[in-house]
Parts: sequence; C-alpha cells; structure tokens
Amino acid sequence: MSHIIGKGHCLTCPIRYRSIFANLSEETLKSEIKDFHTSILTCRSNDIIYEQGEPSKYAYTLRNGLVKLTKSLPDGRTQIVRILKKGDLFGFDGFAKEDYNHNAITISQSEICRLPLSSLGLLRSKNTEIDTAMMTSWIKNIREAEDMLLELGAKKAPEKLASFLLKWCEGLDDRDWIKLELSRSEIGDLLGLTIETVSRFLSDWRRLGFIEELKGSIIIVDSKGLKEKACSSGSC
Amino acid sequence: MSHIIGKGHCLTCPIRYRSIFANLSEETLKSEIKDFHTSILTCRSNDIIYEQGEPSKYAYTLRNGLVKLTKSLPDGRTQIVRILKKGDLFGFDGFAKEDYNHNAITISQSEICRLPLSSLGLLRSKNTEIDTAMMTSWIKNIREAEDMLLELGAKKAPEKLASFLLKWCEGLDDRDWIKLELSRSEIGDLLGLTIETVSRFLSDWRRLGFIEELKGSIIIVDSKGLKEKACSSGSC
DNA sequence: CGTGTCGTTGAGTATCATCAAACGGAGTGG
DNA sequence: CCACTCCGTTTGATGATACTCAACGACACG
Repeated sequence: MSHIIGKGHCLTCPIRYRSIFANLSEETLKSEIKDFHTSILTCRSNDIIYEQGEPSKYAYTLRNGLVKLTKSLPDGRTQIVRILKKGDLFGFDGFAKEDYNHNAITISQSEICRLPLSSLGLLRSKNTEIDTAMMTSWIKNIREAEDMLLELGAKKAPEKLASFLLKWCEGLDDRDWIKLELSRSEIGDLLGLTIETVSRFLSDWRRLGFIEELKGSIIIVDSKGLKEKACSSGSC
Repeated sequence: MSHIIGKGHCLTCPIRYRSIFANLSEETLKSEIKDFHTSILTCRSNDIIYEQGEPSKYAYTLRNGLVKLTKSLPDGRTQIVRILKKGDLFGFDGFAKEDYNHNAITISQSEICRLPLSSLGLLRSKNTEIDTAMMTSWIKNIREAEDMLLELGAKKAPEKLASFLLKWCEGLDDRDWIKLELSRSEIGDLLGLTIETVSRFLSDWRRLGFIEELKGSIIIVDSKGLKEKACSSGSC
C-alpha cells in the first residue's frame, strides 16, 4: 500500500521544473501555496494509486519512479495506455466532471505528489503559466496516444517491439545501459502482445547481437541492424 | 479540394451549442467576434484539411459531415486515430507549439469552420467558458484515445468490430437505420483489421440475422445475439 | 457498354497466441 | 549449505486467427 509521508513543499520540490509549476514565479508559489494542500505519497512497486471508475478528486504529479495507466476487459486482458515518467501529471479526469478512466499503478518504488483538483483548478484559473503548462501537457497526451494507436493498430509484433526499445533508449549514448523497468508481461500489455512473443523476439535479437540484457538493464548494440531486421518498411 | 465560401457567423452558427462557444453569452460573442476571422470551408468527401507535419496555424470545428484523423507508416499502412462528429474541435496542436500530428480528411461532404489559433488563444484566455470547454474537450479526447487503445491492443477482430458497431448505433431506437458512413477499408483502418476480415464478419452476422445492411445504412437487429457471439467475455 | 471502385468469397499461409515444460535466480527454511 | 518454492523468463510444439492473394459480382459513372 501507498502511504502519505507528509505535505509537499513546492518551493523545494526536486522536480518542480519538470512539472506544471515550472514557469511559476517563486513569489506566486509562496503566496498561493499556503491554501494548497498537497500530500506526498511513497509507494512500493505495484501499488494502486487509483482505479477506473473511482470519482476523480485528485490529480497527481509523479516525482520519482514509474507509473503505468491501464485499462482492462472483464476477463482480465489488460492494456497499458500510458507510462508516466518523472514530472508527469495524471488523474485529471475530474476536470471534465468524469471518474477516472483507467487504473494508475506504480511499476517501481515511487514518490507521488497528490493535488486536490479543486485547489488545482483555482490555481489554474488564476495563473496563466499553470494553465498553459496543463494545456500543453494535455495536448502532448493526445499526441502520444495517437502515436500509440498507430503502433497498436498498424504495426506487426517485431515492429512494435523494436520501436518500443528504440524509444525507451532514445537519447542515450552508445554503450549506455538503461534499466528496462518493465517486465515481459508489461511490455506485452503495452504493445498488445503476449509474454511469449516479446520474449522470443528479444531472445532472437540478443542472439543476433542487436541488443544485450543484464539483470533488468538493456543496451541497444546495433540499432541499425535492429531497424533493418524488425522494421523493413522504415516503420521505426 | 475544399474551398472557402465565406466568413463564419458564430451567432447564427447552427452547431454553436455543440461547440466550444456553447456557454458563451451572446453579448461576449458579439463584442469579441469582430476581431475574430473565421472562415467556412465546404468540402467534398476525401478532401484533405491538413496533413501531418504541417505547421498548425488553425484549429477547426466540424459543422457538418464527418472527418477522420489518420496517421500512416511509410509503406502506406494507415490508422484512423479519431473520427470527428458535428461540433468537434480539432487541429489544436499549435497550442503546444507543435505541428499537426495527423492528417485530417473528410469522409463525407462537410462544412468546417476554420479558426486562427492566435485569435482563439486570446479568446480562450479572456473567457473562462471557452477555456473550460476546450479543457473538457481535450480531456475527452484523451479518454477516448485510451478507450481505443484498449480496443486495438486487447481485443480480437470480432470483438473490435462488434463494439464498433454497437457504439456507432448507440442511442438509437430499435428498428432505426443509421448511415454507416465508413467504407470497409475505413473500418479496417480504424480497428487495425483488413478489408476482408471486416467484410467476412459483417457477412456472417448478416447471415445470422444480427444485423442488416442496405445501401450504406445499417441496423442492429439483435444486439444481444451479436454480443454473445462476438464478445463472449463480456468485452462489449 | 466498358471502366472503375467497392464489397464478397475462397484458398492458402504467415503470424502470433496458446498450451506446456523447463530453466534460473531470489528468497525461505531446515 | 542445501533443498525447496516461487516467480519471471525461455523455449518448443501446436493451432487458431487474421492476413495475403486472387477471382468475381454489384453498382455507379461516363
């Protein structure tokens, strides 16, 4: 279970500059913050932040760790609809007077800032910087969802997996290892594949020398080879 | 090709109450509108409103007809990421300083209102009603995209197709025909299936008496039967 | 009456899911 | 320290699902 360890302090928040409060002046932050009751949640891996159908009273900002947003069918088949990284805002369905539309579950040990939607709404209406930041974040959400729809609807298994890996490792120097963070099952839930297909392709690519894996970390050794093999049509 | 037939008149706009200007008072509309240069586009079916990668200078409101937003892979495989109905707002990527992330193409003869993003942004910052309406619309976009991700990633062909049909016919009385509007190919592009699989299942269901089709219109005769056959796991 | 587009249907096949078994590392308890 | 379980992963064998290729019919349009 997650639990609250205290009140948040925006001014000293380590990820403030990646959050929706990034462009807010310190003066505004100081003057507004006194009426603003944030809580910091610390979570282990696999903690549930909220579930689909619950009334949406809080928005959240991820300070540290990773969170997955998922939806499920009655028989248990699950789709990950988004993976949240440091600074991401989520759980804002209440702004549209709707219940949460997905489950939010931690993938790793995480620290999450909880913001009451009511106060956040007030703050937003009074500070254009926050407003702009939230708008930008929503539009980015939409764009990323559209990109994922193309991945899920149009691509074949190896293409999905390869572009997932390439995106995951994006911006890294060659020879830089990165924690994969996701289990085979979670990669499957994200890409609409089974554990086995994910495992098979990764094993293939390991044998072909495109990637290496070690204790949950991964490195793309030969991205060109990977692209040629998995994305013949230039899809990655 | 689409072409401009004139300037929009918000006050007399037939779909104003379904648009982001729904809750704006007539006074505000009157006073603000003079600096606001909207254009009305009339389009045949299959007209391109904008394409992915173009700079996003305008947002659009669909007044009449249907529009599909699509993304494509280099080899031509296409995914429909959203289908727009009367009153829907689209093309707002520019608010996040981004180019259009998808193509916008009419599916039927359509009438579209073009709004310069710069003026819309101003209007939004001055009128909370518009602001709220746009926020709500974005959040709805995100929620619907999440729902589609579950459709595409987790469901099998007959489940996808059945829930598409049920959603398309949602809210209709029994014995009410509705135009299907989409070709087999477009249904395929929406659900991540081929023309042939779409056609096969529809033929099956026609033979089983679940649906009837006539000159591009459709009716669900036996939604219970359809659900049982296509969505055994309660997925529709 | 051709021509083109869209939809249907069939046959064959590739892809990916399913089922099943075994492996390896982490953690536990004797 | 070893045996044990547990969990995630790997690998193999098999099969169903949905794709591909192809032919044909229906309909609209010039």
